[in-house]
Parts: sequence; structure tokens; C-alpha cells
Amino acid sequence: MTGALHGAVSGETICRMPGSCASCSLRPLALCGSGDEVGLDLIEALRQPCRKVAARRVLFHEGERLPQVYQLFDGWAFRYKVMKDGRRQILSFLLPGDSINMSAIFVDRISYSVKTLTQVSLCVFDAGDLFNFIQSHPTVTRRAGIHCANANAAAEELILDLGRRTAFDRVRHLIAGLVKRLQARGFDSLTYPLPLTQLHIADATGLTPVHVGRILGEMRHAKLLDLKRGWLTLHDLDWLQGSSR
Amino acid sequence: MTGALHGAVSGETICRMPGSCASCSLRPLALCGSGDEVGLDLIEALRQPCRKVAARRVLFHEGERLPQVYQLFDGWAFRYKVMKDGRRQILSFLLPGDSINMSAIFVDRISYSVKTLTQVSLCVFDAGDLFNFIQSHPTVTRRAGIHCANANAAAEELILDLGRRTAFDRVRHLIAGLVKRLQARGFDSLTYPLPLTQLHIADATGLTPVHVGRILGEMRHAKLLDLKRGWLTLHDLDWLQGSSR
DNA sequence: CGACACCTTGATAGTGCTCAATCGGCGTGG
DNA sequence: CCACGCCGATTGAGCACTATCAAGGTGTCG
Repeated sequence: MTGALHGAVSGETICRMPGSCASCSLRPLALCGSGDEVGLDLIEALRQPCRKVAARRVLFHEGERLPQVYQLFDGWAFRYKVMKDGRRQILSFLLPGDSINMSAIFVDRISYSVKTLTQVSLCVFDAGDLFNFIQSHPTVTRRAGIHCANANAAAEELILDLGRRTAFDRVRHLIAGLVKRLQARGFDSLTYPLPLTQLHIADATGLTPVHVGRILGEMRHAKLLDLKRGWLTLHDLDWLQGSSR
Repeated sequence: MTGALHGAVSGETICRMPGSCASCSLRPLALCGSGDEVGLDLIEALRQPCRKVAARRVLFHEGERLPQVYQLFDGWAFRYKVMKDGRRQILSFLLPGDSINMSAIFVDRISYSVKTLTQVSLCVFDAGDLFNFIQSHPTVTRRAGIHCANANAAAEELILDLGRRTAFDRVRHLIAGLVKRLQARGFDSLTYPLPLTQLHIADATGLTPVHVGRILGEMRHAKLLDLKRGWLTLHDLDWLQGSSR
């Protein structure tokens, strides 16, 4: 199976990518930084038409061959692994603008599965094109390396979470990280859209949904935050960000 | 503080690197593969004299500036993070031949601490030199990318461990991974050197040393393996590797 | 021989899991 | 418009797994 993108899946349509992203106003790929515009026009030429996929669909399966790099243009998704008995571990959530599988530039087999949370728009790049792009410009080589280092650092931060933090702090830290990323995307309020169920939070924090529910209830009761039906309301910003480690 | 390497630390001496590694017979860096020899002579020219450091010493502190790439030529070490209250999470163990901080090529601040387990020999490369090396050869660019993807995949495998496996399976999986890496380095027996205390295993698996001790006792009693005073003896290889996920 | 680090074992506590029942919201179809 | 079904959230009771605290044992090294 090659996933939803290659079949005639309902909920999928081809759409033309607009020139800029209204909802997120992001750079096309992490390979193009915000400081200057090296290669921006080049990479735009490499971009292929993007696609819409419905919510709650598997985009890619772990182990699948995947010689393209996908970027999440709009909507939410997540990367995860599953064990034989069905237990699932979410590796990260993907927000508008995030690349899904940058490593496909070098390794054409994906080491995790990807599923949509909401309806999404995806942009596609050929891995070979991106390799040439990276290889030919020192600035872009460096950005690719920095992107990779950041991905590693994020994974290792999650390792610290799962290995050494209490359930309560894992949930807090997960939400704090998402809020930070939303703020970086221009959201600035005390209410954020967060299209996650308690099951998603449980699978991201290594907990059970029931226990996540208790923790969220606790936070709500303590007037720290309120996460309900896809919307997060923050009541204590200091507590959320505060005193990690 | 810039760590043990830059100060007059007892246990540290300068030594000339031999032409090849007797104990591990590895390539100088992951940037040079085993298939062909692209750039092997070049990177040997970039290599700087290597140093010896004693066991149980901190090599680098998280957050420290570090514009060189270090490779573990001989001996064992580990990468870790610590929390304010002293809890420690080991991110990975470093075996002879492993690079310690490849990401320094792109990001000159290290995002974890590193400590030796045994006495080690370290080789040093200038990050700028390696960047130029990577950038100028497509083959090497690709290897750098593959190295990065592998590092990511390893971190995400550990995330799965910590999030979704029982204490027993975490310990088993950790040891299985170390054995596999030792085998790739030419060790092939039922007895392996494993210079880890139960505290190290606990910090790598997110457990307490006491509980690790119980688990190892259980494994010993069940005639699965025996880990004692730095030596691992395997009694059931199928069980060790068996049925992950 | 003493000091120290590490390991082992026991007793007890607590965090988070499992099983189960109920409830509420939302979409679907009659 | 309402009934139904489904998914997700909530709550409770009991339990399992792992942590914590403490004491004693063993090996190693100076």
C-alpha cells in the first residue's frame, strides 16, 4: 500500500497552491530561511501541485517507500509508530508549514507513519530535486543541516519527557510546546485551536486516555487551562511555560 | 566551562592516532562509507591529533559552545540530559567509532552533555572543515544526510521504548541494541564487555536503579542473560532479539 | 584493612493502568 | 424533527507496576 495519496480516496482533490499561505504565512520549506531569500524562487519552481486530504486519514505507513518530500501546507497531522499489539506512540505533531518527511531526501523509506488530524493541503517535492538544491548552495546545505539538528533536538527533548517527567508535567510540556509553535505562527491570544482528542495526547505522552482525562480535569479545576472539543483556553500562562527541568 | 578537553585534567594525554583502529576496525567517520573510499584521504588530512580522557569524566556540558566535531576512537561514553532536580536521562551510548556531536557541523552549541564510561581516545575535526567537505562532494553530502536520518530514527525508536514498553522490555531492548552494535563491530561470542552500572541502565530506560537490579536478577534467574561487573553473558539469543513491537 | 561504590533484598507507598458504567455532543437517516 | 448510533469525555473502584526508603552484602582499590 502506498497510502491515501496515490489512490482514488474520497476527500482528496487536486488544488492549485496559492502564492502565499494565508493561514500561516510561512516559508515554503525550512531549506529557505527567513533572513534572506536564497533559493526561494528556485524551490518554488520545484514545488509540485498540492493536494487536499480529508481528516483522520493515514498518509503514509511506516516502512513504505517514499521518494518525495511532503510539506504540510495547511491543516494538522502527526507522525507515529505502532507496535504489534496496537499500542501507538506519537512522535510529533505537524502544523501548517512543517515538512513531513525531510529525510526522504536521503533515505527513500519512511521510518514512521503519518496521519491527518484535520483536513490538510500537502505540497510535494521530488527528493532528487531537493538533494541537488541542497548540494549546490552552501547556504541551503547549512539550513538542511540545521533543520536536521533541530529535529534531533526535539526528539531528544521528548525522550527526556517520557523518561523522566511525571504524567502531569508531560501533558503540560506537550501543550506548552504546541502553544509556542502556534504563537510562532502568529496566533496570539488565550484561546487556540487544538484539534486533538485525549487519545492523541495520551499517545503522544505515553499515557492512557483515561489518565489524560483526569489530568486535564485537574488542570481545568485548578484554573490552569481548559482543553475541550478542539479548543484550548489558557488561564495561567506562567504556569504553562514555567520551570521546565 | 568548556569541559575536560580544554583544561589540564589529570588522566588526559595527547597521543598520536594510529593509521587504523585495532580494536574496532571502523571507518574514520560516518561521512566515509565502507563501499568506496570517496574522501577518505581527504578526511584523514582533516583529522587532528587525538586525546585520551579518563573514565567517568564529563566531556561536554549541555549548552556549551563547541565548534569541533569529536569522534570516539576508542572506549565508551554516553550522551545525556539532566533536569534541575538531578534526574538524568541518557540519550544514547557511544561506542568506538561513533561520532559524538556531528551536529556541530551546523549548530555550534551542543544540546546534551557527554560523559565517558571508560577511558577513551577522541579524534577532533574542525566543524568548518567538515562543512566544506560535506558541501563539496555529493557522495559525502548524501552520507551526512543518511547519518542524520539514522540518528533521528534511533532517537524515535527510543521514544517508542520509553512511551510504550514495560520496564522489562526496555531493558531487554537496550541490551539487544548494544549487542547488535557490538556485533557490527566484530564481536561475536556469547560474552561481551559492557561497562555499564545499573544506574546507567536505569538512566537510559527511564527507570530506577533498584528496579533495574530486580529486572536483571529476573533475567539471570530465568537463564536469559547475566550482566555482572561489566560483562554480559547471553544465554538465550532468540529471546533477546525476539519479537520487538 | 578500611573506605567506597555498587549490588541485592525487603517492606511499603504511590503513580498510572484496567475495567466498567454513564453521559454528552454530533452526524445520519428515517 | 426526532431517534439512533457512535465517538469521545468523565467518573469510580480496584489493581499492577514501578518508585521510594532502608539495611546489609560484596567486590575493588588505595
